Amino acid sequence: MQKELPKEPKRTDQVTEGRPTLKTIAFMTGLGVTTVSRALKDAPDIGADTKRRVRLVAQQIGYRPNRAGVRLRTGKTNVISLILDTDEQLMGFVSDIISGISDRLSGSLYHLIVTPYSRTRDPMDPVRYVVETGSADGIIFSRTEPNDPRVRYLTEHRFPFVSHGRTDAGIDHPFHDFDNRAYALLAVDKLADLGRQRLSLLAPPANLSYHHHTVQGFAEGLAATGASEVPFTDINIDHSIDQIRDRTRALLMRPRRPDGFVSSAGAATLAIVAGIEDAGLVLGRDVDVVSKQSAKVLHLFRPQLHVVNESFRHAGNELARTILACIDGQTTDNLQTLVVPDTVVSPVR
Amino acid sequence: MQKELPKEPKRTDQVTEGRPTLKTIAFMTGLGVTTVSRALKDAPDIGADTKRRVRLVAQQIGYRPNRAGVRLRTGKTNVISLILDTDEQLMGFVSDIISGISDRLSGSLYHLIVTPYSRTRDPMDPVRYVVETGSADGIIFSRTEPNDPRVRYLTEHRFPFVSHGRTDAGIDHPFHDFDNRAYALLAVDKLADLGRQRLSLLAPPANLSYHHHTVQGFAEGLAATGASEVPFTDINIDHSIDQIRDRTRALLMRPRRPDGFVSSAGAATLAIVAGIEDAGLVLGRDVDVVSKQSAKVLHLFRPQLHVVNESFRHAGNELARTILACIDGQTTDNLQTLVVPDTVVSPVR
DNA sequence: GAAAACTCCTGTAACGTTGCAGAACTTGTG
DNA sequence: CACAAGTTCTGCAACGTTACAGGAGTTTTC
Repeated sequence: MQKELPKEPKRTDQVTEGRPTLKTIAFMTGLGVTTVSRALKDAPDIGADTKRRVRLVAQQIGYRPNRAGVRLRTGKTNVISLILDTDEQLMGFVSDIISGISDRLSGSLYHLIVTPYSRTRDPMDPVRYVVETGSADGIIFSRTEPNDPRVRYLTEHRFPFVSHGRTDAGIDHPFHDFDNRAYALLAVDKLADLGRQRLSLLAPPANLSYHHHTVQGFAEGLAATGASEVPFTDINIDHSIDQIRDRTRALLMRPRRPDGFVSSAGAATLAIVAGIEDAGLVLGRDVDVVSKQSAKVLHLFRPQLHVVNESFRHAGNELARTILACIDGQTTDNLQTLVVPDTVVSPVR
Repeated sequence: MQKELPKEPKRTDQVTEGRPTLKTIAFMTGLGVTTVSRALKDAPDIGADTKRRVRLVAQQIGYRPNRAGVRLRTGKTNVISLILDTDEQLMGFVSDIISGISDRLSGSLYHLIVTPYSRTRDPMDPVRYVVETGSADGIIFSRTEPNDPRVRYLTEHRFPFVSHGRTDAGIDHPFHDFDNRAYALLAVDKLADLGRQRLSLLAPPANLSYHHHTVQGFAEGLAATGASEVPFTDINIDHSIDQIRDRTRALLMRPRRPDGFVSSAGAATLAIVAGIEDAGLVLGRDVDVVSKQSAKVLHLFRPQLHVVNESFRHAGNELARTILACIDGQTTDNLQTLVVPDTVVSPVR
């Protein structure tokens, strides 16, 4: 029986064409592939001269590690997944947060991948998908709930993540948040300063954490100033502009109408103001409105508006910084940040 | 000399734990890995029964192909790169386009990855990066120029792409666009109907394709209606709100002031209106404005505004559909789509 | 002068997938 | 019955990377 000799392997010494790999550098320097790999990651057992040579060649030929190779071998994806509610209708939010994240990620080796979900489906779906398929090294998500199942799931699976918004279920985890309690407090104070006594709050949807913070700050403000609340219930900033507008008008036609509004979103404020004017009232005379905004446009809309600015670009920046630190294994650093607003921008008189 | 026998390979029969791979299915079905692979892609040389068995098992254990494995082997990334200008300040644009793309991509195996660039740097950078590193199967980009270097580069490299916007350099390529010539024409017609005779155009930046379309439509409108132009130069919708506002006011203080504006962006319109009011004029009485908008909010801002709606969500949808068809190798299908506006939404009297 | 320690480098195998060349077996053909 | 043709399945190798377990040479130590 003839010993079957391994057939001559096709000499694929196309080491010089196509995209450069470690093999290319190994060939050019006369070193082994392993040596090149280790030289490029500055391993301690590689000589200084060798490292210099390798790095020089690598730079000259524009070597870039093949992500698929690294990912297959190590499991590291160099990807951050931003989990987005694509029903999102409010202007600016997504744009800004993505810009903010991109800013921070550019220069790093990380890519940003957008993992969408529909509010009508299970918010856990995209999270499970990313974890199960290992398609990212870290996750960023918004619309955080007080007892958010995503936080529990990701914590249990020890998967790096940052939530945009805090939770309230005894789990310590990285987050970035805007202090909506402070916002509502500021807003009520401002309205009280203006002599407003009967205030309504257009809050975020009740399931989200920042709904509760906002409501709490609002209540504290009322207690501190002696103003009273005219409940504005069954409606929130996720409702359509038309719905908010109609509900606002209806509220203002009632006997004890509010004379001040606190609004948690810029787009919703457009609707509130429309409702006010529908009711035949005048903004700044009959009613005052304090609103949060992310895009600085409300002063153009009605100069009488009082606004507090919330920068989603900054939020994106912080979220990205945090997730990178988190992936990096840092636990002591400031993985929990809170932006506390301190200024209401009022019309110039 | 003792023949060095290959040391007993560690029996890594952890075929049953961790994420399932082809090997897992092969083990469970008793088939070879290759057979399983081919069965799952419905290759013709696999028996029908085998295919059924393999698919059943695959589904039961929730097999999902390892993207890194596929990518390393085939070069296929299953990724679409959306190249984004992160200086973008106009509200809604990015959000909507991403939602539109996501809609179309969900259900497919494609991921959406956001590749940012800064307007101040070379727009070719991200394009070259994606092509050179093969980090996506297709590219979507905006802010298309008449002789766009990205179109040339990608065409030369035969890399699948769709531009949001047309070009004018004799290269036939996939695109999706909004007919801004038709928009400007409609807008001028509307203003002429309202009796406006001296019109100004706030156009897109001069380097972009749709600047030229807009200007052309505007000119055609003037010719058709006999209205005249009051040039509004050295300013475009990319300028800041404050700049546009100031320039609008200045324009309106001049002897032959315009009595009608055509605006190519919703955010810019806020500024134009502010400028009009700064000049002591009244919208709808002294001046009329027709504006494009993507978010339906301008009617709340000033009910007197005339608007034409442009859906970026729809654009995202079309762009995604087109890039998928393009990657799929389709050349005859409608890879070039144009949305032609036909309605100006005017205030109810 | 030999062993030990240190420095610097390298080959092998494996991650999960698929193209390829062919094997094993059945069926058809003369 | 031999041989061709068809059907169905399979090993092997490779994509680019890195962990691991050495190996070769030099220097230190006693």
